[in-house]
Amino acid sequence: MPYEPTEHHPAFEEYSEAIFELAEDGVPVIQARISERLEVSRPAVSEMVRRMEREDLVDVKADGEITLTTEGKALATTIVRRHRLAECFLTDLLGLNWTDAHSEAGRWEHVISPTVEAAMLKVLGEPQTCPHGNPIPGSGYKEPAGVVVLSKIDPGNPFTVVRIPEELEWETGQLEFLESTGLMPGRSGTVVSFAPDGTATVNVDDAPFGVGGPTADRILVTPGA
Amino acid sequence: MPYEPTEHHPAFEEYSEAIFELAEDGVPVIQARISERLEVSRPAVSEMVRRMEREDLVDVKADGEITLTTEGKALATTIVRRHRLAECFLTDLLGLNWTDAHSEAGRWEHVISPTVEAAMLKVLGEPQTCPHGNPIPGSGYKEPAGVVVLSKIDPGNPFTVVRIPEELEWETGQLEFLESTGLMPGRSGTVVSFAPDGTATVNVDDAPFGVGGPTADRILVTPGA
DNA sequence: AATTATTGTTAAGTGAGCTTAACAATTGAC
DNA sequence: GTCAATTGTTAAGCTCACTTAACAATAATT
Repeated sequence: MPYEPTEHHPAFEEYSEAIFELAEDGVPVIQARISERLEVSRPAVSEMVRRMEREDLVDVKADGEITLTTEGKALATTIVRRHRLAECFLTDLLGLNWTDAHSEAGRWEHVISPTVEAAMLKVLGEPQTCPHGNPIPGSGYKEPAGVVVLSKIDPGNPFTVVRIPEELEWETGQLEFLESTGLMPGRSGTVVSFAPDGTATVNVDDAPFGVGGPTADRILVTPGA
Repeated sequence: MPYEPTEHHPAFEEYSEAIFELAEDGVPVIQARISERLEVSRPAVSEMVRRMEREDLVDVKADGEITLTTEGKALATTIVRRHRLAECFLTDLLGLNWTDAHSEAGRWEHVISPTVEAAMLKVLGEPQTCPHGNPIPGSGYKEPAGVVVLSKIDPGNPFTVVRIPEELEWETGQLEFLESTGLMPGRSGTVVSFAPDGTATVNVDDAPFGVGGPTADRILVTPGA
């Protein structure tokens, strides 16, 4: 088969996606963060940002903050949408676990066409979030009221998981851990206690386990079961 | 997401696949044919063949004939299998037409993992051929007895389509044409006549239409309805 | 046999995206 | 206020896969 590249360079897709997700996670969008998330050198990012600026995909503010242009945002949301849609597809229809689905979707996002995207949406019944609770751009998802990070729940109180931010999906072993403990969107649990270093002890499915401080600071939940 | 390349360079995958399919179609496997099928220059093929030889994916005979080594064949059948499986998936489960499925699968073949492959196989009920009738390597497909090319059917006689070889999928507009006329695996028709230049007139679904000589020389059928 | 077509190769060069090394500018900690 | 860390950039260089131009060798045609 002839090699059919996507409309945009795959690298542009990857960088746009990273920029979008960093912003979504509340991380300051500067070159150093992109370098870390994509695991490429800072000079590589420097060059790519310059190229993306030239191609009108991003703007760079005086303080170094990087923002997506309208065109860049369009590209980013397309890739993010395909990624999250693929995750739904892979878990719900093909029965993959979170970890496999996540890494698989990282490749699928670059080969899914509008036609397939539409077909997937239909087959899946128009999902509004990925399996980890992150919104599918364009789905009309509205975040429920009262969302807070897990570490803000008072000991003894119940919570319901809303969302595992993209940033965490990134950490090796994190998705396996969360899936194995049942700390997944829609599931409920109780906060047992907090250690001085911020580590939380929570109870899900009658099984207590510890959740590291930084992780508890990122997982989004609503109070109540 | 970090860019995760497949085990082998995508180019090696593409070349191995091309070599496999040329052989499958009975086309002599020489550099010039690969160059045509992949639409790349002959020097590019020359270089890639040298590299693949160095990596023990192919052997080049004295007369220039290129054959896949055990390792090369393993890679090729993997890609071909994923391609054809993806085609099944895209047509049967996502409702794509032949043309879209074919071009889509040309990209999917490079991103499908063993896990997804297994899941697809299961969901699809272990198909043995792609929608165009080409065998899925490893599926245990056995070609039915008495297969001949369409042009060997005597005028007035019925036939049943078995297979549209990969070579034809390649020609622009061919898949659209075949799908629109219903000349698809499993469907039956009758040969009406042959023109002096080899063009066949066939009748499928009570609609007669012409099929070019070279095409009729490649479509595989069994005699009878 | 002479001409033409087909095929493979060499050489030189391109672009994308990456690397390391080195350096300047900024920011933060104490 | 100084020292250290963080950040961005420049420069040089790499690999992969491709291109065109030019040429030699083989195969087909007339």
